[in-house]
Amino acid sequence: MTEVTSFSKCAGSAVGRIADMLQLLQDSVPIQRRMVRAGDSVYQVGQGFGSLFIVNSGYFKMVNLSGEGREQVVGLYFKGDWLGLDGIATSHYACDAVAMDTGEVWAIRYDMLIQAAVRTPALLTVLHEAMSRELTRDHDSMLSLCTLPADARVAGFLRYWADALAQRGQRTDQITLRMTRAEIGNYLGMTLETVSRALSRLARGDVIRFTEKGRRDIHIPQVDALTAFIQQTVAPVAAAFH
Amino acid sequence: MTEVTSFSKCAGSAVGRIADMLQLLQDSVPIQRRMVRAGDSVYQVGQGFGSLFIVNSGYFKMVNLSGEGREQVVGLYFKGDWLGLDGIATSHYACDAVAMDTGEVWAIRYDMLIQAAVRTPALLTVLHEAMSRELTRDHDSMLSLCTLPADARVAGFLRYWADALAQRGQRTDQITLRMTRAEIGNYLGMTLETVSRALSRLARGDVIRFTEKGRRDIHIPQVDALTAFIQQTVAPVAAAFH
DNA sequence: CGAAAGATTGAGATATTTCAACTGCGGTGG
DNA sequence: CCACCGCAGTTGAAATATCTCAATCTTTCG
Repeated sequence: MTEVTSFSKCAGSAVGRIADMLQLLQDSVPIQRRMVRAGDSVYQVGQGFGSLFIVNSGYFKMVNLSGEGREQVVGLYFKGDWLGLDGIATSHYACDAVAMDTGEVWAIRYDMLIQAAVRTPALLTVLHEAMSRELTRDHDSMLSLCTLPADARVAGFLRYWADALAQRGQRTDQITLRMTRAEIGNYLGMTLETVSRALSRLARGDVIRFTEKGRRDIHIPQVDALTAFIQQTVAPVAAAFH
Repeated sequence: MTEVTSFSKCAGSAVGRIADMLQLLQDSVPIQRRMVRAGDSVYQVGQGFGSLFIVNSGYFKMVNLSGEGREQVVGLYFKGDWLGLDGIATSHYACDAVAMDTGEVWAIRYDMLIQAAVRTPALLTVLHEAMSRELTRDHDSMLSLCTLPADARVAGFLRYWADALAQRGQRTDQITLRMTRAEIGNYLGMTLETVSRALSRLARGDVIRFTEKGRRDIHIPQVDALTAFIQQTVAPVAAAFH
């Protein structure tokens, strides 16, 4: 019953994992497809919880609102990611989920998913793995926020985006950010000016390059250079001696 | 099957929720109790995932380690909280879970939990709610980290701790922090000196008071004062006019 | 008691924010 | 068609919150 569909030869890869999951969902639970355009919200804070949403295409952000108007981008979501998990605990969504581009989400009623899981236990596996992965991702975000200087956080952000694309089988040397500097800054806990300066410094150091198309398209010669840059900013200078 | 045990009259409260959950687990899955002392780890990063752990007593922190040695406290856990959820996705724990005091955790094999859930669907509910609550909690942490100045973050931390105790039916006017200034600072993304100064300022403003017992015991006349303090630091001064 | 660890406080250093000016781009309408 | 406006982005310089370094004090514990 957890058998892999015949044509997905690469069940071990992330591409395969995501494809298999989408297939599994299609085969075993009722799905309502929904198109969204940039700026549309999939759900909003306070709204009664009923469904989970799986990203089929497009780019989404999750925004946490404080009572007094502070707002914070707390996550970015790509194909295969789940939205709405924050609503399970209280029966009300705790955030806004907003499309950053045209895309499609699959709405799945939570109660039907649980029902279906009795017959198809693999559904539980994919759900739990999605939640667990998001927890880990959040923890990594906190690690970056608290331990890295601004430039390194921006580098980490680019690496994260590139990795997300790579896991989905897309090219990673040329990425198009779907966010303004202000949104990136909010996500990374810094101002838009600091994001701009950090990107300029990364470009000056030839870790990234701006394409002629616009400042939102970024060429990344090698993703490893981003990783190296991050380590470099943290490493004690004495590390060279041994 | 989701029936409430007879003596827990307060199923709606958090106290009742936690007591009911612990009872449910005891009744429906094999549990291995394990005592821990301050500094013991419940599990460590990289270790093969097999069990989830429910805090029965004590105080725990979750620590995320980066490859290069940066480390970050990413969560605090009290009675009724679940540990190990980060291990589900990859079959390896992604963090260290460390006891900050003597306490007891209940180890539950994940595979047995899933098996038992077929007969006792309420198990799924409590598991999913625990994961969802932690996601929401993480998002709130990010909101604080990114949008609040240091003093307000410390105030938010104290409020969080007081709330956690209140939800568990303990007194909240007098709390004993189980963490050093360095640990608090790490958790809040600031240095230990900044934590110390923030606490001093809160005490000077009479939002909190230090007890004679030591600087780890903090008297909180009214938790609302902490909330007010936070709002105050964020509010635009012009908010008074209307 | 003495040593080690934890906590407080001050003063100077620094990363980031704030404020401000300027550029480029895309759309809209005269 | 081009002028104009608003939005996104870049860059500079001053302001500031927090960090770093250092001295001092307190508590804990063997």
